[in-house]
Amino acid sequence: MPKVGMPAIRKPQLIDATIEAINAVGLQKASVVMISGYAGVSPAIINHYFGGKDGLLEETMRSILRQLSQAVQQRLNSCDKDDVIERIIAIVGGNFDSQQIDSKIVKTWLAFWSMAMHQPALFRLQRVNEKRLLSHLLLELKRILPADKAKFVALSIAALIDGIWLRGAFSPNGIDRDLAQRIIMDYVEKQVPPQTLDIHQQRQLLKKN
Amino acid sequence: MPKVGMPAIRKPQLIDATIEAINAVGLQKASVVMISGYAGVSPAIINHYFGGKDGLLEETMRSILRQLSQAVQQRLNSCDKDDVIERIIAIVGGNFDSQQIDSKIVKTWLAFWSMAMHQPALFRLQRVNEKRLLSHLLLELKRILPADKAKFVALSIAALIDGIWLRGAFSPNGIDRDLAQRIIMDYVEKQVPPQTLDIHQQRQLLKKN
Amino acid sequence: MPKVGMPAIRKPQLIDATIEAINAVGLQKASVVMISGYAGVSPAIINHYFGGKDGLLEETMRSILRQLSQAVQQRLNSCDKDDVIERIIAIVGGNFDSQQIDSKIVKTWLAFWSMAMHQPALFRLQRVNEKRLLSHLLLELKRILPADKAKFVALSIAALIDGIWLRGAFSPNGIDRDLAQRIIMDYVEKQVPPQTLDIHQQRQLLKKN
Amino acid sequence: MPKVGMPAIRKPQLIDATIEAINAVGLQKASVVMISGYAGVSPAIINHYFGGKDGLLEETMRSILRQLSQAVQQRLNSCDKDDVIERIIAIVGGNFDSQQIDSKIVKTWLAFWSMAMHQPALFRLQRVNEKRLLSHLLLELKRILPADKAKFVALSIAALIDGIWLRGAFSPNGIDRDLAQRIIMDYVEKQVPPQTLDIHQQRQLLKKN
DNA sequence: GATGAATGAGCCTTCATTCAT
DNA sequence: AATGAATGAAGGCTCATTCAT
Repeated sequence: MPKVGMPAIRKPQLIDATIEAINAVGLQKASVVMISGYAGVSPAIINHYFGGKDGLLEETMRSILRQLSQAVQQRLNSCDKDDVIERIIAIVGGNFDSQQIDSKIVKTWLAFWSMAMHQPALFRLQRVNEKRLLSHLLLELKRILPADKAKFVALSIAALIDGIWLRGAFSPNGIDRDLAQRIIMDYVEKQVPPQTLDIHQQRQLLKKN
Repeated sequence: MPKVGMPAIRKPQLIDATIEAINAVGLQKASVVMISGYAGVSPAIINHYFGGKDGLLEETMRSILRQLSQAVQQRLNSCDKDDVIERIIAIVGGNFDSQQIDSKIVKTWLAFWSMAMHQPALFRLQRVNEKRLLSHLLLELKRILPADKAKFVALSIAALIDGIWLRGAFSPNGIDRDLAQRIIMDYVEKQVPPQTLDIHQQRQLLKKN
Repeated sequence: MPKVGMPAIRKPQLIDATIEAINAVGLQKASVVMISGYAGVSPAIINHYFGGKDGLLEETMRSILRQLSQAVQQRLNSCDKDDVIERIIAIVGGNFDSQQIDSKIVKTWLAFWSMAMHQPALFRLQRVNEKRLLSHLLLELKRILPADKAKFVALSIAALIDGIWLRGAFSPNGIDRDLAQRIIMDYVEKQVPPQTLDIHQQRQLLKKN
Repeated sequence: MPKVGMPAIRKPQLIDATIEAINAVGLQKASVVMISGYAGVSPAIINHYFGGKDGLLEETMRSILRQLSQAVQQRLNSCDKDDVIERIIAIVGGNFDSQQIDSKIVKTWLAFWSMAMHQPALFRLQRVNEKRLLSHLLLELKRILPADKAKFVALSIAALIDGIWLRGAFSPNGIDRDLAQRIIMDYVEKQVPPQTLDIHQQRQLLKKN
């Protein structure tokens, strides 16, 4: 089986296996033997490609963060550059992307938050992630609100996103994306001056409530 | 010389030591040797009193949940039974009680969330906790809002509480209780009919913005 | 089996087992499982008492060095304080003590020399050991020879001791203590002024040749 | 394109890399990956050329022994066939050849002694080496001393060579070739009948003391 | 001839737990 | 009630070696 370009195949394969293992038994019990078992390869290969278990976990978190970032970016790219409300919806939607609210990923997130509290490398990743969400929101809100108010609203929306996400993690039905959008849009509607919303959006928002 | 009431001494002592250990190195590395070291006793005693490490961890979570519940209940008890807004402030305040936003407890919470995903006993505890917050809020909101709207707002407030709490966990400055109250009260103000607020509260809310 | 004072029993027991294992298969293949097997205990106990394999190896070397030092000291203690020749014989004798020329110890010495080249802690032990031999010899020789000559002779005797010891390590018959004494005493005789030797010693030395 | 004479290139290259690795981290930690890294080739090639790590180590020892033998032989070849003292100086000189007292080679020697105790193939090499030194010395000494005395002196000189060499290995200043020659020549001078030495040599020996 | 890829055996170490005292 | 002592199972990791290319 020795072929070139194996790293490009093995790395995602092992990251998927890591998420699978965390999903199955939790981070504490996700041993390298189990992870490599899910990937159908030898445990030694984890060291070969990631320098150890820690490296694999960090790469796994990076991978999830990358996907989150892409989910947001893709939605933003297909938005009107000047439609603030549409763009906020896009940001929220990206954070509740199908992949991100999948039970496997949710469990992995929680595991990483726990680890991040004690591993500077992971903590930094988490911080960057938080700041990115905030700056995305702020960028839009500043166009329709004064600076301090924009910051206040951005913080609130970010909190709503994380809070709904977190509570959904412990709900038997999982995370409810539509409810999330309704709650957040309702909040936005009440914070922005009415004229900001065009007729179409006003109707949409009314419908959601 | 068998001492009476030893359990009442040892149990809190070991629970504190557990939180201390999780604070210091994280749940993954908090071994029973380390925990018993913090408590200044022998590791064997953990089995004696809690039947094993899992038992200790569950009791530790129970202890934190109990304190959270008490923090809310105490504030509610010193409120006017009919002042809905004051009572919501009390509920929010309890969730941001000094103890609960202490870094040690925050780390422990995150650790438990991670574990709860894979341990039914802990998962149940977490569910009960979530439902209690929601029912506390709902109980009040139903008195000033129609049922479905009350539920919607209760969910939102709960999400804001958890979201602000969670984001604060990763902030270098820790969790900001005042900001939390401001954000949530601003939200409440915009959701409830104006006449619900008495003159005093209206002034307070205006000040906060 | 839990009794107090176990460390005093376990430590020598494990050190003996280490020497036994090195004797049997060499340092490279002397795993903690094998060593603990020789001692009839669990591998985990090595960490418990020595903090790891390295700690055990260092303690083992210390133990052998201590025994060498004692072998020399005991012989010196039963010597006339002023009989230089007798005291040199004692020093040489201690270095060729039955225990030190035992095949097991010889193999362990060689293993340690090899390790000492790359482990500062062991290197230091070896240095101290070398210097002690030299200073023992020097102390005596200075009483019958000028300082620079004394140093020259001390170095030579030390080299003869080590050289004979080393070559004996690779001899099928092992190390020959008597030959060592004969070679070294012959050397001493030719380096010290005749009048230093009393009649008795002169006869002895003649006999040896 | 099969290249001819590759073995002749690769083998010394890998042997040098082995010595380099032993010098850097010691035999225990000198893995085939590290060795092949020093040589700038793939680890698999070690198996190709030496049949495994053991084969490489044995060849490395053989190489060092060969160089030692050559260092002695070259010096002997440029000696007067009948000048016993000069030839002994040559033998000693060869054993303290620049290459042999280089730190890298010294570490490798010690590593091999340790291994030789448990690997018959290496033990045999070491024995041959010892015997060769002894027979070289004996061959010369028999021409000026009676057989038993010659053997006695040969053993002593061999011991001095090895002893000085060994002690130098642990000295921060390394092995002192001149001191070695002085000590050994002083010894020889006192063991051989005065008339053996010609005027020139007598002067040299006097100077050395 | 040479290599990138992969492996399985084995190593050191950690740890929750048990047990006699 | 409490502990010092000990353990077995498991964990992460290293490494010499193999193999298809």
